[in-house]
Amino acid sequence: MPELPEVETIARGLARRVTGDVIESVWLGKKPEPLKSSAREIAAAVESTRVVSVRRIGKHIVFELQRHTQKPRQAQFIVHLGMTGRLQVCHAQAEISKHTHAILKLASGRELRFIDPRRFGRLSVARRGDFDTVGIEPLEIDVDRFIPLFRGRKTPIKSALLNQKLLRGVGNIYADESLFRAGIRPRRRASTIRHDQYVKLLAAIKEVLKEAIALGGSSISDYVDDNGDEGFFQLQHRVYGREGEPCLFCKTPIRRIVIAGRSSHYCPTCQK
DNA sequence: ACTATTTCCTGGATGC
DNA sequence: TGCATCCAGGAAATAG
Repeated sequence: MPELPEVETIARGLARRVTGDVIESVWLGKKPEPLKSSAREIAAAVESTRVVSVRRIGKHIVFELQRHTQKPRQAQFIVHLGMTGRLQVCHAQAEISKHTHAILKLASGRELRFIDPRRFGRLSVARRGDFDTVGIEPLEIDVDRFIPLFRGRKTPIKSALLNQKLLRGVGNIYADESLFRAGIRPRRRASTIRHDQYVKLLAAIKEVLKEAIALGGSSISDYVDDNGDEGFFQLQHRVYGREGEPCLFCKTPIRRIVIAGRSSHYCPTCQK
């Protein structure tokens, strides 16, 4: 399930492989779900453009495109991988795998393909290159802006961390891992968390995200990067997916509860 | 203005 | 072996 570190890893890999290439044409599947913009709009925005760069914004992968007409025109192709989405760069002759919803033909003879069995992923374009999303990048925020995002909320801190309108990019795994490192239970109401605990929490979030990026993300179920390589951060998980296993610090069995329909893992001894 | 719950979607795991 | 059921979860939609 791609969260910030996985999306960052994928975006970097894609940048390395497709920057400078030209998108000649687009094929879009019949299933409409993965298209946030209309098929016509997507085709019009991306066909005959050069990929200038690829970057991550929250959990989105953003392709910066430039059209070379008399006047250079900016546009963006935006991909959200959802749960099971993948972007594959391969030769045009490579077999088309099941659940392929979009194919971008590149001038280099390769193709950029979007594959997503569960169809939770989304494709869209910003024709003026002005894609933006609410929420602040967790790796860029400072503590003075971080705390007011959460302080006034009665919702469990875990739910608040998953709210992309506040911080963008943190998902279920990294929320659990950050809360464990900060010693805060996922059900704690955001409004009851002390200032010093928020300082710890922000430090934990940044630490976890940076470590995960360095290891290429976490491979759970079917996550692989654009090269088909798995990440290694799952080996560093201290609570996520460890229900019943002993806490690495105090040996108390890790507990799993459901918050807002999401499984949440924590140590009942180390987290208050 | 918030918060909580439901919905979408399929493959893999589990149970009988 | 086969069939039904459950579960994973990001984000939008809906309800309160």
